[in-house]
Amino acid sequence: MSKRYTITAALPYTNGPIHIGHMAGVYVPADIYARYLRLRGKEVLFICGSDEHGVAISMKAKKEGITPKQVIDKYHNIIHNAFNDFGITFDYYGRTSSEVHHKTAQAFFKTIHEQDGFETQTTEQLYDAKEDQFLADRYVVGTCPKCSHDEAYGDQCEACGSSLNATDLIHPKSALSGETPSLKTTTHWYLPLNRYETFLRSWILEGHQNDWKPNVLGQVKSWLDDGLRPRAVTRDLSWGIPVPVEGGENKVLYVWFDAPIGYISATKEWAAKEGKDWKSFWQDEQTELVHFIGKDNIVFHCIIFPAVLKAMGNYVLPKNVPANEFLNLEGQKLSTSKNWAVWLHEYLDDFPEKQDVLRYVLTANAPETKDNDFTWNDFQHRNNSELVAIFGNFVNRVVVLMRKYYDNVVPQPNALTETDEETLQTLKDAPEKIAALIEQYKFRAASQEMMQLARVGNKYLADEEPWKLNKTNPERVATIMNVATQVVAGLAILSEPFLPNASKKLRNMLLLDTSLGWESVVNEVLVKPAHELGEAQLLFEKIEDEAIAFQQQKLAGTS
RNA sequence: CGCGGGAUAGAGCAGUAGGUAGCUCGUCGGGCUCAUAACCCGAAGGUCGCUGGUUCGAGUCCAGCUCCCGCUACCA
Repeated sequence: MSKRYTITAALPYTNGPIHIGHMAGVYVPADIYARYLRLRGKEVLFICGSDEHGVAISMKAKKEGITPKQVIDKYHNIIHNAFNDFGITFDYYGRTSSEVHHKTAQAFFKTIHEQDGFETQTTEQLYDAKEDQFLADRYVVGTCPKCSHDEAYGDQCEACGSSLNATDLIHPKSALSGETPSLKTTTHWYLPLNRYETFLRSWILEGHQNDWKPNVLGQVKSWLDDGLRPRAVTRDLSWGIPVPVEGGENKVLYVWFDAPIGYISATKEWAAKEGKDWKSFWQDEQTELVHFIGKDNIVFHCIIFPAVLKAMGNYVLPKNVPANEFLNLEGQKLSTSKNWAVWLHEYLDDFPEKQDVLRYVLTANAPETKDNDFTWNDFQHRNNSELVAIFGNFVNRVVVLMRKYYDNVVPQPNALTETDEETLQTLKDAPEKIAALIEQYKFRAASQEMMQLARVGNKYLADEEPWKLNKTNPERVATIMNVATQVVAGLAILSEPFLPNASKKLRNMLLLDTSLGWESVVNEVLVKPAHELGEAQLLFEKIEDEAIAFQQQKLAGTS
């Protein structure tokens, strides 16, 4: 394994709160990975932050009659608090409006500029004189030249499906003001991605053909086969990071140029605070960089940002970019504008202390290979039939029997039967199995492997029936309960990445030594004879139909 | 139009180098009673998106097609 890990989770865009789709695709898997690595004693830096530039934010500000700064402050706080309350363990959560980030992004731009890493192009673009703004393709509406549909967008006609250039539209109108836009020339800096084709092809398609996910490789291949073209990295806008070179007046960096650099800026801010060296996390070959993103972000993290890092020269490239697909909600696409979503901050209000449940459901049903569907019924079932009935119940059975038979003092085991040996072996095999899956970013399977251990525990109890033997064979019962307690202790440790709150509760219940980590499950007797257990409590509770019906009605009311 | 991912029991997913389909949940039947009516065992349930082809044999390879999602639109 590597010396240290830099883990990034896609920067949330601060024009709205975070919903379960974001959590399932990016933040929950990234947090599982980070927690797992920490549990194994690795040096981990888990970075995220708010992405606060771009047209959408200035548009939203204009629409609501407030400043862009007010927009980003509002959502930055909502998002950041929700992540904290949910238990996502970022080491640092930055924001791209910070001074450090502005300077870092500008330094990137200048460095590449000075080594002639950009090209400039002057083009004519549609300009809205009333709003004093150049118009992105999507903000131009007009008549389609192919099918005469009169509400075609500047980039595509949704009636006939043809892709268009904004300048092709007949009778174009600005979606902002309704005015007829004029053509105006403007000059921009372009990152010549075509210069990086060979490098990207060999690095990704050859170097990572066996360890990157098919959806990521496929997307990258598609881009490369199509041929990369220079891509503008500046925009004519006022909200953003000023272009720091001559001719850059009234222009800002393209938000996708600066956003990924935000990972680095955040690292710098964290390092300054902690007295660490940020460079070791970005420029040391011994560092493994992993980007957690959603599928819409593949091109930025696999093509553009690596090209930027390559241009800078001394940065490490990502070891992997485990992009997930999307999560639907009750059969429909999540939509911020239609309010068709489960918002993280609202979930936390409606289901206090139930972070683990959502984490578990989103992991067990994660959209790892294709889009998946989240339904409230499934949420209830996963909680009631898996977390409560299998995991929580197994733990409860053991602690209740331990109290009843041994007054919470772990008994000395006697001779082990074959079944006992097998059960203990299953426990010792579990860390390696789960680890292998996590390291392949198969979190769904990993979480099920963890649950499997609880199933084995339940079966062990059912087969051995200590409640029957207690009167006739107390020596045997001592052994059974000792073994069962080891399994519970193993679960306390192995569940930590998936169910951190339950794991913590369990460790307290068992009064487990805090030094016990992932490897201890393999190498040590987790709970020694004569060890006294702490106070028992339930790990999970059932979710009643009313709570589910309430959520379903909440959604129905918005559609 | 083109490209990428996906399409396997009611639901969610596995199916490695081709050899008469597996797992979890749900359903039905049985067992147990320590446990949050939870747990354990068994059974039913699939023309593996469609149509052709290669092969002794294809979910697994090839061709064509259909549907869903996405693709330098600032929605992971």
